[in-house]
Amino acid sequence: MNNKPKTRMTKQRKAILRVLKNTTIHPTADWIYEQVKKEIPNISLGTIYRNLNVLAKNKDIMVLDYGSTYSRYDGNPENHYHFHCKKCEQVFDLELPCFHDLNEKVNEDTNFKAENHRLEFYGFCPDCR
Amino acid sequence: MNNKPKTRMTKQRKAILRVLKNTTIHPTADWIYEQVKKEIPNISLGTIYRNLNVLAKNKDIMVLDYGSTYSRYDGNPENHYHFHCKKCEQVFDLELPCFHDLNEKVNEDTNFKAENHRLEFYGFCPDCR
DNA sequence: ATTTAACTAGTAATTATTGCTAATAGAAAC
DNA sequence: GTTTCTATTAGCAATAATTACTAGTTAAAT
Repeated sequence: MNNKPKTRMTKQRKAILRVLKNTTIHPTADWIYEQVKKEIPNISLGTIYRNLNVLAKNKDIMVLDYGSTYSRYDGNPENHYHFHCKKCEQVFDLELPCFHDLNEKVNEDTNFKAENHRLEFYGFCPDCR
Repeated sequence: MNNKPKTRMTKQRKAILRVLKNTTIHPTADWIYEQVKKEIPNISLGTIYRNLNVLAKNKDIMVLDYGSTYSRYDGNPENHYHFHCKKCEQVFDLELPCFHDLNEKVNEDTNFKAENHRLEFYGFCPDCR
């Protein structure tokens, strides 16, 4: 038997994915909503949320739900690190290779079995430092 | 001039801090509310939130607002890493020294000025692996 | 072309958290 | 100890992000 849900690529889902893939600002659901509305004026905010959840589950995008009352979304599903500026409050992608040895260190030094990790840096961006 | 707000150690604040210092389960505001109510039955949930925010601002505790619709709180204000079990969904403290060189690596390799970082591991705990 | 279930728009509901206000109570000064 | 001052509280209303619901729609398999 095959229980995997058949996800359809609707025009709404396609538009949401395209908007998210074409920005680096790690937008909120509401920002995405405003952008997609330019193309599909009567799209509903619920549709944005539902599709972001589906896309995240399918590993097409990444949810950044760190340290805030709302989530931000990232069109790059590969693990990478972020930098949060304490002044301008923007979130930047860091051009650093992933430290895979962090997982290994945990697995060597503890009884936990680490499969992945999330690392976020806080400080000042080049413009604000 | 001295503008720092004079924080008072009220019995509510003291109780909240004690409850949080005496657990390792990284509880939610609501869990703390239920515990403190045993001692101060008419305490209000707003008081819990306000004090958790004050205590966090004073660096007496730490807020863990990662990947969830609600925040968890940690009575240990020193930077340390957490492990999220994918099965039992508990959050554990890791007995690992802090990797200070991660900040330095960012500062050497990029134009960002990293002051601190947060690192969370995901996988399976000793009981669930 | 027909069929079917995944999906949508619109709206109501939920949930964690914050805001408001009159009353209370730490703690500093007397 | 008493007074004074203002941070804090209880109780409740308000927010804001997100999810749930439902009747109608549509992608895509047959």
